[in-house]
Amino acid sequence: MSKLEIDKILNKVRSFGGRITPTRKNIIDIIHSRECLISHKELLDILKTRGFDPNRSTIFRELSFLINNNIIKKNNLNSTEYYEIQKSHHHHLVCSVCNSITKVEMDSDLSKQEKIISDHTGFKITEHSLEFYGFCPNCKS
Amino acid sequence: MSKLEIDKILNKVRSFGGRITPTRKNIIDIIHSRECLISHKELLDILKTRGFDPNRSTIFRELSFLINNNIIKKNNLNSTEYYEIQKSHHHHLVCSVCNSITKVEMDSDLSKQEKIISDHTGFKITEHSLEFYGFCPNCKS
DNA sequence: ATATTTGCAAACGTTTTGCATAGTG
DNA sequence: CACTATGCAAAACGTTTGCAAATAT
Repeated sequence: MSKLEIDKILNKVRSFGGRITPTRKNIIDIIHSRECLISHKELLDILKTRGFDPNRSTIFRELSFLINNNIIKKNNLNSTEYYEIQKSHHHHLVCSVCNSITKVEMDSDLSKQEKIISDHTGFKITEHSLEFYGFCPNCKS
Repeated sequence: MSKLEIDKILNKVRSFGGRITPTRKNIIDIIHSRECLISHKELLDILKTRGFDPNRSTIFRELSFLINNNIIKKNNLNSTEYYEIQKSHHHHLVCSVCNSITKVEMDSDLSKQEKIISDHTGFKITEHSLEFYGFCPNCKS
């Protein structure tokens, strides 16, 4: 089923006139399989373990391409850019010690508070970003 | 009373062995009076209107100094670093059109959900960051 | 065959660093 | 006077760009 999802993404890429190159396929696969935030550096490292060593500019261009076509989105944490597949909305647990990032899917009932804020300020809210910082299980000691 | 708060900050600076220079005093005053996120560029512009034109490295060093001494904190939005006084906890409304940032103080009852997350994942949450994106009153059209 | 993707090298903007000088307490 | 803060220039870093060659459809 994971493969089906990737095929769907690849079709989306084709529909935008994009070609399916080995590098692109692997980048999409890596970000998709992570299902959470991944940095440029981590992405490059994983690509290397798969036998690819694309130029940095290629990766930046690829990430821009995927963002512009709403396949992934960007999120900056601790002054580092991270990327993740645009799929289920979720939030993040960011460890202040080891900087590990894990996703949390909580039944965030922020919509109610978003309505209050909108009514109060006239600001039309379309989305939100919520991160929790602290100590992950490994770093609690 | 605002002046009292600034004096308190200046004393804190002194207690860390810092000297009170005109540039430092003005930077603290500007960030304090904003009470919300300000970027390096905005900070420099305001300093200029006050007759100061410090070197960029001086500003970066000053901001690092204030962060390290827990007087301000850093927050990256839309790939730009912003800084704000460490005082009342609040969240931000970020306009996707004009990039304006305003603060919201909502009675965020996230503590309850933080407890659920902690119990569930073993991650000890110490703080959180919440930003709402959308269209500000001026850009809604 | 045509349009897209890639690598390369150079350019760019932001942030950091070393060092000598100026300023604060 | 002793120590911190500053300006300056250079370096380091992440990201973007132009162009020619390679690749996908």
